[in-house]
Amino acid sequence: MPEENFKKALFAQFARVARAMSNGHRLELLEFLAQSERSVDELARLSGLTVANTSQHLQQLRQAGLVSSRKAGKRVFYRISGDDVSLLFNSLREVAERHIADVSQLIQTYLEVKDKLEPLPAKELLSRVRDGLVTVVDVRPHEEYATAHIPGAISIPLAELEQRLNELDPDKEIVAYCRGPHCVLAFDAVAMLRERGHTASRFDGGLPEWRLQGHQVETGGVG
Amino acid sequence: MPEENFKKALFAQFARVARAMSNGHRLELLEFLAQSERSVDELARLSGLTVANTSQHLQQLRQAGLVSSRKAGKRVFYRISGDDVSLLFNSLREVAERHIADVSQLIQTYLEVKDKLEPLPAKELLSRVRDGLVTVVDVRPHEEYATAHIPGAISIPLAELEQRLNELDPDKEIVAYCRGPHCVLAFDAVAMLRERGHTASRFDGGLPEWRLQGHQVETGGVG
DNA sequence: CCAGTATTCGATAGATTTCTTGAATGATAC
DNA sequence: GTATCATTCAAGAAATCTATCGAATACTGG
Repeated sequence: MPEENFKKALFAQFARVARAMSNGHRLELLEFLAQSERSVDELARLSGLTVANTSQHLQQLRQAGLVSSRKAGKRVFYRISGDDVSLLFNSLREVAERHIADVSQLIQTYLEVKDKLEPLPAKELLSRVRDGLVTVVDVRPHEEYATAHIPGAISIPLAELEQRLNELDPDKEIVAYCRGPHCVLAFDAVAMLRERGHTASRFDGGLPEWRLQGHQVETGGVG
Repeated sequence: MPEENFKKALFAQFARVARAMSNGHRLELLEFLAQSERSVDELARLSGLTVANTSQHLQQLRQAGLVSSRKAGKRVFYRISGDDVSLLFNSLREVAERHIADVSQLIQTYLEVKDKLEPLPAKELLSRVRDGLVTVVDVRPHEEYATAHIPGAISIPLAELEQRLNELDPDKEIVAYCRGPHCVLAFDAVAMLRERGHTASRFDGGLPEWRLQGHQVETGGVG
């Protein structure tokens, strides 16, 4: 029965990919990589893991075909190996959200409570940007903004937001975004902006989602 | 830093779902369940696992929210817990295919060589069925056909195909399908039909894919 | 070539999975 | 009530995974 063996072998390979995603740290690394290419030490800093540990996890991701790497000078840069990986990640996120009680509860507790605000779909955001009706604020750290951001967005990391409120037009609607649907930075930003009397809402997604929908991204600068 | 904890907790939950899919046997069970609801002993027979072992795997799938169960008489029937699970499975399959060399090679060796034939997309199949141009053959076992099949398809399991060739109109195109994109039954069927002079092709997917695209299914009978 | 830095490798201990076996639970049929 | 069948639970051995450490490798700049 070569058919049986073929099927088993195939599914074992699929399982390898799933196994690579079966660890919270690796998923976190994957989310960072979905934002942009990064070196091992950056990733280690971002995730709070040791460098050696980060390296090992990255290698597992690479063996599963989820990320690829490139050597430049003394660093190795990792990146997500395709849009289909982002799609897989989102698919996983969606299933988890819908079917696991713990997840919905976590989200309820930490996010939706803060977020009376309905999130904004990408299309809507795009049209408001085109009409010049909104100020788009990227609340991620400056480095992440520099590698890629939504066109026209300005960079104000959450930590700086309070001091830089004067830069924002109080009569214009503000839309904040960060890394993805569950990134808390944007939630906090919106909460604070509303307290200060601004009209603020949250873009329901991050750069990976923006890109997946076929929209352009902008790079460089500390706009 | 409640944000950090929230994120870790969330990703740990996502990881749980991935972990449930990180075993070949569980993926196989999941594929069977994507076809239709089944009892534990059926699944054990289909997968070749012991009943106890099957039960354990099913429980892991249930804890991850991928399947649900229902008790009827002395049996427990399991089913996939939503279309999003099929989507996740397909997403996983796609990433594995695209990025892992071993997988492409496996597929190349066992499937594509047999399949000079281009597979048929669902839309195309549907229109040919409407025009009455094709005979659609379901080559899965009778029981699987009985629980759900593509409307208008007739049931001829691969094992019976050779003896029942006379039932097929030699002037009509034949389209064979089985469980999904990598199910070998349909490949073998098409290969045999072509040898015998029929015009045959393969539908590129199984019932789960058919359903995901919003098409109707038919149940019962041994058409 | 050498010092310094970034990354990977190898080995280890401790935790988790997988599979098997045998017994326990729950529902049906006589 | 008892026998029977489907499923689940429980416990143990073998295999695998995770995190950590120190050492090895590869590159840059001087």
